[in-house]
Amino acid sequence: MEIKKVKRSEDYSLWYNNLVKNADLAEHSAVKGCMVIKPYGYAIWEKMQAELDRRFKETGHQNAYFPLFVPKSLFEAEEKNAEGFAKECAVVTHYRLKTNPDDKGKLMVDPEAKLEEELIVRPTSEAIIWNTYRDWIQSYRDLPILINQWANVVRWEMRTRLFLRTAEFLWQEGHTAHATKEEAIEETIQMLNIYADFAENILAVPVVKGVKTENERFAGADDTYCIEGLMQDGKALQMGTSHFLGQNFAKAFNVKYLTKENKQEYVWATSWGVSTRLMGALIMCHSDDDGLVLPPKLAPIQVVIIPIARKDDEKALVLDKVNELAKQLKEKGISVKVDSRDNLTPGYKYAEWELKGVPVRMAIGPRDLQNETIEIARRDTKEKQIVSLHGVDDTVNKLLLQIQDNLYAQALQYRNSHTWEVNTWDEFLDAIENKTGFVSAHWDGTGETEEKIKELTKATIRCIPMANKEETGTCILTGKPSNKRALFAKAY
RNA sequence: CGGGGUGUAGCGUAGCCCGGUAUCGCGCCACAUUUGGGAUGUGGAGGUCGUAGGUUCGAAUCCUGCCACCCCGACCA
Repeated sequence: MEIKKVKRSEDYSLWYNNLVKNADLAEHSAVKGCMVIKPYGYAIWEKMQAELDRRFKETGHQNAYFPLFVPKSLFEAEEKNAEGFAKECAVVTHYRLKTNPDDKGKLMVDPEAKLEEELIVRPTSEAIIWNTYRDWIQSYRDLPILINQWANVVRWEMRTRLFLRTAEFLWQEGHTAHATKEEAIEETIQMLNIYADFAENILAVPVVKGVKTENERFAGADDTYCIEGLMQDGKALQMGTSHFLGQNFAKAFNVKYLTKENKQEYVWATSWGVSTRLMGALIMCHSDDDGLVLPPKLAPIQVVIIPIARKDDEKALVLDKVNELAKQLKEKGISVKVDSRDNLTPGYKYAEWELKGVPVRMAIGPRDLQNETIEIARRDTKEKQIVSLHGVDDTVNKLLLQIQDNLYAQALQYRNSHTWEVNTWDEFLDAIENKTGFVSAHWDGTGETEEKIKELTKATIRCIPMANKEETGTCILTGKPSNKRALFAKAY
């Protein structure tokens, strides 16, 4: 594999695209804006799914599946939601093709087969799900409903990028129904916390939890909470959202329940989701000029072992040892790959596994057999050490944990050193334009000011961090009073 | 969707201006020698030149439509 190496410092987007392709994560398909997720990339997504799914189930959620298509009349029921997504919907209008009489061998849409009602390919599933929930909910005893679905959705984006923004993407969407506002808000926050925990402990990406401004809020929500990560190039990435939907969908779809007091009340709702965009976060947070760097908890292959030998008799001995070692590691629950391809040199293999982000590489040759040692290299720091073969499984286990922690620590360190608290417009401009990263600043709370700042600097309010305390200040742009700082950044 | 650019073997490319059936490197296959940081030699396979039309005796090359991708905007998870 001859790789045209582009450094992050030279062209970050090109570096990103090359990495996605070269590390075998995904590629463009014949369909505009849609990607093929390749087995190695999909394996990482599956690990993410497993971690999230476990957390969802631990908090009482169940998986279900709702249709890909939403009849237009249902889609438009919740006005704000419909309006928000209208511009990026794929629409099915016909259900049949036929042979083109003017051009045999070609197909055409059969004009006779026009659907009476258009079907919208879901950009999100609130509509179809709330239409269904109406039939599922009669009494307070039917609540809460705690459902998640793993699905694909389509948003007809003008400009796409592998994993970060594709016309079709994979995600999970949770949709819950509750008897009270308090319970729904509690659910919204709970899921936000689950996302944050997942991001930090599994992806090793530190995130800021916060609330979106009205401008950035999910269409149809009363409040949108989010986790925001900071990428290596100083741009922010929204990594997950959790919405408190109030009674908007319940009212739009007439979903009521009978209280203990025998009163009809509208149901309270939440929805929350993360997508394959997290793959982009993973890449842009940890990887380097040599390729992907995977946190051990998500690496499909945690350890690769490379046997080194010249002669046939040496090969046999080394391979025996390698297989024994692999077995030993697997017993500890470590996923191991033995790279015994004999047409490639060790150097080539090192480079290839580095490109693919395998956290730990072990090399063993005749010299090690004699000394009862093995070479261990870690992907994150590139450090190599020769260690004893005795107890090497424990050594590796510890190393994997260390790498996981180190990746988080590095990312946190980067974020902390790229988060700027500013109090004047000039400081703000300097931070956004030159220093890059998160900028914490006072803002007068109006959509107009937010919009103006976006026009002037391309920076948006990523969120109002939940950790921010009330403090008196003045808006960096208008000078009007403000009681809380917002977090600004240029974003993906 | 607007502006700019690109599309030639799995990948990266030359050829296009000035029309004559495609160049080179990597990879791939076979054999041999190799293997502790991207091996070497010899032989070989692989191409509807993005796609559909047009001009021409003849098109990768000229013209038109379409498709996809990249960069910059607007939109967005």
